[in-house]
Amino acid sequence: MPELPEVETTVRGLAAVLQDVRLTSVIARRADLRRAFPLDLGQRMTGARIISLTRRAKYGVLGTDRGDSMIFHLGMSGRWRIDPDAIGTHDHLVIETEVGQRLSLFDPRRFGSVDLVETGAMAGYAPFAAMGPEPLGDSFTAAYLRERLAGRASPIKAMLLDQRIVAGLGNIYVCEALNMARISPLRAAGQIGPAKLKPLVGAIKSVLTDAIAAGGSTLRDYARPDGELGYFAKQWRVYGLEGQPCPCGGTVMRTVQSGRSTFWCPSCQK
DNA sequence: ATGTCCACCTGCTGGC
DNA sequence: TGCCAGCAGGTGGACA
Repeated sequence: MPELPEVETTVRGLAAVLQDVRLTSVIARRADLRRAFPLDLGQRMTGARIISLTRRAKYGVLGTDRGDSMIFHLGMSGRWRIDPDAIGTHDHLVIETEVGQRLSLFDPRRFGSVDLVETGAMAGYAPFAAMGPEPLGDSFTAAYLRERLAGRASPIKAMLLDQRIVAGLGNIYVCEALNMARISPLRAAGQIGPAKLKPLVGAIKSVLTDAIAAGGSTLRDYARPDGELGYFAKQWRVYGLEGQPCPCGGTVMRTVQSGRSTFWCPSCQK
């Protein structure tokens, strides 16, 4: 899934098809993903015109001319397919537009979600309520991080994955940013000084910006909304590269932290 | 409050 | 060839 850059590129891809376009049919093909689909999703979205497509953290938001917003999350394996050849088992939500295009939310593992909220009440949408700042926003700074991490004993890796601290980072880009900033993922978050936090914030912004520019990293079951595969040769420094050389010349190792793989280089990350 | 673990679900890969 | 354990981008609830 889609971490922030993949959701950003997905939303941009969807905008090319849905901006100012009216939906003629919205059908859920099962009752739920991670959560139940809203019972009135089809009724409220059918006939609506999409007037905005935006992203918050790893969520995509489709605003309609009826004052509703459909908010989707791609979980671990979700993606949108545009004009798929056929609708199959894992196409859980199917949308048809006034210009005759068809989109499907395809998600084999079904960790994704689709919710419907009134656009004016979006700040109260539970997943957004306690969420931290956007990592690419102006309010995400070294000073902010310093304040939020003060006194925290958890490893920096875990803190950066906590969406309440900063919203949108996932396992891949946290590993990449920590390597770029030469910080050990095991370090207690509260013990990292300003001299290290500044490059860390810079590395996070740089890693995300580069990934968005490249169109999102290609993963096994991720594709751009138009279905085109392999459009970006991944250029990871450490993620998934256990035993391979780190850019510093050291060797990348894999460690498990809170049940998830961390890829890092003990030679340069202190 | 903080920190850790686990469940949710399907598909793929590598080792035997 | 076949089976099975292990692993995968996330989130949130249940614990101590």
